[in-house]
Amino acid sequence: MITVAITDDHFMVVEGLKTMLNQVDTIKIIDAYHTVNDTVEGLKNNSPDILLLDINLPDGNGIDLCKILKQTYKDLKIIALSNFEDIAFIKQIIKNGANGYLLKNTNKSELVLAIHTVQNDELFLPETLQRQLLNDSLGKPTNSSFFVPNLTRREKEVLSLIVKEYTSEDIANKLFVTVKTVEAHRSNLIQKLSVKNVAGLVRVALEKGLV
Amino acid sequence: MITVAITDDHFMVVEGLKTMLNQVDTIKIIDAYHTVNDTVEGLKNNSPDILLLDINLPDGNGIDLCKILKQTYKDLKIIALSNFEDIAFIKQIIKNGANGYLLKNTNKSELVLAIHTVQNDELFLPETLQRQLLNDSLGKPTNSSFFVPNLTRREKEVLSLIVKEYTSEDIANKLFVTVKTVEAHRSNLIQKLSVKNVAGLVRVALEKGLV
DNA sequence: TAAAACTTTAGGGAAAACCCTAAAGTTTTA
DNA sequence: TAAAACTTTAGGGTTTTCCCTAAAGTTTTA
Repeated sequence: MITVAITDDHFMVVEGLKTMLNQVDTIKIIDAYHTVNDTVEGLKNNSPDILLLDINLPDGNGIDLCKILKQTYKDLKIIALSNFEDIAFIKQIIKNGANGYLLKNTNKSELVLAIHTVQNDELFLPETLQRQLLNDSLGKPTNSSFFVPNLTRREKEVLSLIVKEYTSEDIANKLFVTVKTVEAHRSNLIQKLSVKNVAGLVRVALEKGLV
Repeated sequence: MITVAITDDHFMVVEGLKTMLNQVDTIKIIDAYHTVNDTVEGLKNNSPDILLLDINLPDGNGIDLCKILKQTYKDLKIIALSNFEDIAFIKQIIKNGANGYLLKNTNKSELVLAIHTVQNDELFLPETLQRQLLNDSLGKPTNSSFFVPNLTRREKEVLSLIVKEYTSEDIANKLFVTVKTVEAHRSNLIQKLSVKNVAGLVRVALEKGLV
């Protein structure tokens, strides 16, 4: 019997997961959490084999949480849940210790397969993503962006302010640095995220849940 | 017995809804669709009493679909499903004929209540949104934006290109108009959406699913 | 500890965005 | 059909973004 916990802020997604997994004899859902905090607290009392972890949470992001949880619970298997099909994004979360990655429009059989796979200490990725990762490692262009969310603390800070419609001057005042510094961060962000302008920065930031 | 169909591109959400509703004797789910097209085709063969309609669909948006469906199926009750708690957004979809509006993090009892309410030809809105609408009509500021998605066809077109990182010049070339025209649309968009710059435009466009 | 990555600053210039007022023709709606 | 809303264009100006090169100090990582 594999025990599973879920972290997702959407009631319906949790229900959907519960339904699919309750039909499987070998899997038992022992808890569900809705926030980063919930999860951290909940895991102090429960020890699921596997955690299905949503990336976008109201009080933080699953990527960082994944890293933290893995430090505390070495044996816990984590399967990331997300809407986004981005190879570099996946690389990041795998690097942070995740044992698998599932798109939210997955179906029951894939979900069950993913759980059994990671339980066997193997990495699980959906077919489409495997192909994309393969293409990527072969240097072939993929339909997903080349975005690597390796943003520095400061860059994330600036990005989140850009999304909030702050101008470079506003940001400079807020962070007590010069406008030139902010512009440097802006340029670096544009480079790193492979976009052309502020519109791209905002779009990517929101799409990838970086802010 | 109330018959219900669901339109949502996320498998899990559909599963979650099915689970919750299957536990209710008076409600029967007769079909589920994943796209605008699916829904239009599916409704030719099925006549549910109620359609639970996601706003953000891969091949279009539920707001326009709602209007179209209501023209063809006068008696069909539509409950909009969305993640966004925006009063003006809700006004728009109600104006387009929706009989109710549910946030995706709803629970079973509210979901069932919503279905029974609209079946009785009454409008259903969650408590929190009712309060916001009341405040709004009293002229009080609410925590949601004042955004009214009354964008013209052309403005939507321009906005979607802005989100795609097109500059005003790019857009002008694409639409065969002058840069000045595009800038006029830009200014109007900034006014209408109550934002300060392109970052705000992109953020709002993505948050409200306008593009 | 040494290398690598990050943060900060700068000058100068080109491009783009933004704001204002104004107006005429087109389409939609009441 | 008349009013309202939409689309188009313009001049002229300010602000902001974006790009380039360059460098020094700080922090993190191997």
